[in-house]
Order: sequence, then structure tokens, then C-alpha cells
Amino acid sequence: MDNVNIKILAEALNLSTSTVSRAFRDNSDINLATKERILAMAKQLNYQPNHYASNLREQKSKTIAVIVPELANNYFSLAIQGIESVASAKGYHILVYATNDQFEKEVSFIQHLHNGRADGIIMSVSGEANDHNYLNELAKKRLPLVFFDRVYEDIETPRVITNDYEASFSATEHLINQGCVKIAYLAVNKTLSIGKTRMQGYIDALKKHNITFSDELIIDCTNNYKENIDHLKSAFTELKPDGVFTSVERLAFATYYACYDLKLDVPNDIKVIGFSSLEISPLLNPALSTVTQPAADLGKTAAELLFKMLENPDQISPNTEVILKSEVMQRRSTSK
Amino acid sequence: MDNVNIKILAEALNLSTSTVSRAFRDNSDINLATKERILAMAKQLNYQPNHYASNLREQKSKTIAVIVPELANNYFSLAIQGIESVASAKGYHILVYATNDQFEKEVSFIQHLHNGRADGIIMSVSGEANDHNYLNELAKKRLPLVFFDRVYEDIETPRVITNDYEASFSATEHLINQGCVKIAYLAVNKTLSIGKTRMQGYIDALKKHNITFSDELIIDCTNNYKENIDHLKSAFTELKPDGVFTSVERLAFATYYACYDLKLDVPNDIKVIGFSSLEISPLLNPALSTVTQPAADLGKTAAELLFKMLENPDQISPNTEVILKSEVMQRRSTSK
DNA sequence: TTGTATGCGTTATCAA
DNA sequence: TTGATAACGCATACAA
Repeated sequence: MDNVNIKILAEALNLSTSTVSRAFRDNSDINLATKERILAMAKQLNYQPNHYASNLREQKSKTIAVIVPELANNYFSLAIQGIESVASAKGYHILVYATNDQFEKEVSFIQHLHNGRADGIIMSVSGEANDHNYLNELAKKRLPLVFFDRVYEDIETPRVITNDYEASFSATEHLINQGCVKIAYLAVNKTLSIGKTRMQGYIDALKKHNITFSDELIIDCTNNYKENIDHLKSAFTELKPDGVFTSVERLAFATYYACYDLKLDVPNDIKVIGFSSLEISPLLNPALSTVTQPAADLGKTAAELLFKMLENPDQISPNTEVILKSEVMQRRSTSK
Repeated sequence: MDNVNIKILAEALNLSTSTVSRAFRDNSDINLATKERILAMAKQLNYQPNHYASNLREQKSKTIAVIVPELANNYFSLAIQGIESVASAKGYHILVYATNDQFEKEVSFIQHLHNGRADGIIMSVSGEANDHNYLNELAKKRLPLVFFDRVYEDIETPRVITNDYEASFSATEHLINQGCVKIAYLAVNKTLSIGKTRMQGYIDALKKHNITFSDELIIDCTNNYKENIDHLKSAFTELKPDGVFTSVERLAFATYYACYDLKLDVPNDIKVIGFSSLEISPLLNPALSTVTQPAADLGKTAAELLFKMLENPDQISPNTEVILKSEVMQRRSTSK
């Protein structure tokens, strides 16, 4: 691979490897002149200190791992961008992993990461329904871990989330204020923590406005686009809701497609609002009202939290919880 | 970090470290029974072979690096997803880096990666205008490198691109067929290879249909949303084009915003088509006609190519060029 | 089939 | 200020 190493460099300069090594560390005592000689030669020979050797020695990798349910997703892209910007500024590298919502992959990624490859992990989880005690089994040896957005409530580790309950409550209330009396809630996975919290906001908003909650208006969807659209079409036809609140972005899109097909006019026949961080929501037909999460900020905050843990482990309590605010953006899809 | 290593494992089992080491490699001769004993104990102690130690030994990292201009971008997210799926299947990890279109960052990333951290690199470049000879200076020691989408034409290394010229030609021709006679071309960076190729397709299509090419209809944009919209608004007001062809996705969005502000009706006053891999183009107002690139496929193909280079370096010629096809999708934004 | 010994490239300790 | 040396954890050549 890289055939010029510290030894070759040392020989070329008639110095010992330790002296050469010192030239690349800031603190060590070294004659300024020799240091410059070394750096010059290093540049000339195109020397790069071997990352694996140093990290084996130093027992750290300057790398953090990011695990998300999916990569081709506007929300997670933004979050990763936020993480990358912080990591990059600190001279850290990031490894990214997509679980595609397969819990086994998550477990496998996490376990493999405990081989020294990463110094810490930032994760949005994918297996609420499963037994995530595997994280506790890593016990004392567990890498610093920060959850963001989708979390395991029974695992004690710092997390960055959004004010889902309040946001859902506001969004639902907004629909009610716009005249909706029969509001469908589109869930992606009832067991996910965010699913539950968001649904509760919906339920409580209904209650406050004396609208009876009806279980059949909770429509459980999958990750399959086409399936969802078909499912929604029949649900809308049967239930005739006058408002739809979608708990994730893609379900808002599915709703639009379903409405197009059913020739339902948004917002006149049915109003739609959904969680979404899509910047071009105003360009949709009609412009989509959204609960906009500060996605990039979430990533950034999670990364900053993780770095604090790395730098000063005791400073961050395992039940640290940072809550960022989402914003309800009213657009045409919910106008009167 | 991880305090259970091969030595502890060996002691716990009353075996030598070499025997234990062998248990984790498939080829080595080892008694099946002992192997199982070892694996069982490894599981019990939660042993993970130290990645840095093995890679220092073996001189490879089972890691590939992906460098893109930006992460919060639908197109690159899809590409990364494609890369991740291939890498993950091969048991490889991926490091991702965003240059944010800063050439110096690209150079720095690439140079640092030559310290053994990665076995190969997949990159969509960001510094066409600069001197990218730095890649040649790495000479023989250069890591296997695959370009995708945005490439340096003067660097000899395999690449995966799309049929930009033909696609641009078709898109422009499509606008002409729909009645446009004054078509603006929105460029993001005239010096980028894809910029040039795409523009040439546009120019040649005009020529074929006897429309005089006018340089003022080439509108150079930046990466700043707001700036672009303002810029486009004045350009549209002044030039009054009846068609717009955008060389990248975000410029189509900027065009929409500009048209909204100017109260220009798309497609009646002005027709719009743009390069874009956005799945929800049909949901835009109006549905956006696109030149859709197989983004995920591009990533997948690039990764496959890289793995071939890693497995069999001589099999892949440095001037290998894989061309994938984009597709012109006609929607309302260009209807008559 | 298993064990011993050595080295991968680096850094830290200690001595000069 | 510099150099010799050991050690990080693992994998392999060679010996047993």
C-alpha cells in the first residue's frame, strides 16, 4: 500500500524513528530545525502516517459511525450532513451504515463497530419492536452512543429528539381549526417511539376539541410506496376523512398520489399536513403544510453531544435529552 | 477500549494465540472441535477482533471512501445508497466525505485517505477549474479510484457517467417540439465536465432545429438558493425565454420559485425541464418534466467497478468508461 | 493440528 | 534534544 513509512523517512534523514515520529506530534520536544527537515522530507516523499498503526497504538480511531434506517431519504441526508460538518471540523471521519429497517443489520453493525473501528456511534434506531437489550449487554465496554430522532426508550444513553408530541398536537389542532372533523392519522409503525408520541399528540388534540377518537382512522402503512397508495385509496374511499395527518414525509407523498387518483381535491375535499423537512414543500401541488423538523440541526447537535462524551465522558449524563423544536408550516394543503 | 483480545481468549481456553487467530479465518487448518470451542468462548466474552491490528497486519481495511460535493442532495443520497448496498453486501464499510464544492477539501480528503484508511475511493469531483494533477502525483501509490457523474477528464481512472450529451439533446429537442423557440440553459458551473457536455447537447439540438444559439441565454447560477432565484427573476424578465432547461435539479426548483414570483405560468408562459432524480417530480406544481438519471444505479455500478479493481487490478483498464442512460420524462411542465 | 516467534507502523518510556 | 526499545493486537512462517 503505502510503502514510505516512518522508518524509511528516518533512514533518509539519518535520524531515529522516534525523532521522526515526534515531528508529527505537536507537544513533543524536538529541535525546530530537525522538525522542519523532517516535515520537508515527508512532503517530498509523500509520507502519510499509517492510520492503523497509530490507532492501534493510541487506541482511538478519530472516526464516528452513523447508523440510519435509510440513506436515500431527505430527512436522514440532512441529519448526516449536519453530523458530517461537525465531524469534519474536528478532523473526524464518519462511517455510515443503512439498516434499511432491518433490526439484525443494526445489531450486526453495532457489534462490529466495537472492534475499535469507531470511537462513538450516532444512531437513529430501527428495531423498536425487538429486544434491544443487546445494547446493554455491551455493558461497560459500550462505545459512546447518541440516539437521534428514533430512540429506544429503555436504553440509557444521551439522545436528541424533537418536540414530537407538541408538534403533533399543534398540527392536529391546525387541521381542526381549518374545519376538519374527521382526521386520519397515518402511522408507519405504531411501535416506534416516535410513532407513539406523535400519535398521542394527535389523540390529545382531538380530545381537547371534543372529537371522538376512532381507531379506524389510524391507518398503518408500510415502507412500500405502491402498497401504501393502494391502501390509502381504499381507506380514503371507505372512511372519507376530511383531514390527513401523516407521521412521516413519505406518507404525505403517498396521500397526494392517492388523492390524485381518487380525484380528491386537496385542500377542498381533504386537507393534508405531515412531518417533513422537504425544502421544496412549497413547490408541491398543492403546497404542502408541514411539521418541519430541524433535521440538519438534529444531526449537528447529536454530533456535538457525542464529541462532548468523547472529550469528557463524565460530563454528560446518560439520561441527557436534548429536545429541538419542530415548526408547523401552514401552506395551501390545509387552507380553508 | 475493547479489553478482551486474542491473548485473553487464548488464556481462557488454554490455547495459543495463533490457534485462536486461526479460528476466525476460514482457510487455516484447525481442528473443528477446537474451532467451535474458540468461537463459543469468543461469543461469551463478546470478543471482536481488533480491526486496526488486523488491518495493520494485512495491509487492507475493508473500507471504501466516498467523496461527494454534498450530502444533503437527493441525487448524491441515492448514489450513496447504491454504493452502500454493494459495499455492505461485500462486508465493506464506507466512509463518506462532503467537499461542499471546496477543492481544497477534496485534495485534503484524498491525501489523508492514502494512509491506509481506505482501500479505494469513489468520487464525484468538485474542482474542475483547478489543477487536479495532485491525483497524478500520487502516481503508483494511488488508491484505486472510480469517478462517477462528475469527472476529471484529464485523469486516467475508471468512471461511471450518464449519457449526458444525448439526454440534453433530447430534452432540448423536446422543448422545441413543444413549441419553444427561446430556450434558456441554466448552468451551475460552466467549467464542470458535466456542465460542458450537457450544454453541448443543448447547443447542438438548437442547431439541428435552426435556432440560433445565443450566449445570453446561458444563465450561470451559483449554489445559493436565494441568489439564484433573484438572478433568474431578472434574467427571465429581461430575456423572456419560453423554455428553460436546467442542468441540475436545484435550478429547476429555483426556476419554479422565480416563475411563481413573476406570475409566469408554467407551462403556458414558459416550459421547464431539468436534470433531476427526484421521485416526487410528479407531485410538483406543475409536475416537473425531468431528465432522470439512474442515480442509485450509478452508485451501484461505481461500487461494483471499484470492487473489481480491488479484486483483480489488471482486469480493469484505467480508461474504462461505463455509460448509463438517463431518461426524459415528459410531464406537465412542458406540455403544450 | 497446534505452538513459537516475528513483524506490521506507530508511539511512549526511558536512557543517553 | 535524540535514540533504543517495547508494546499495541493480530496473522503468518516455520517448527514441533
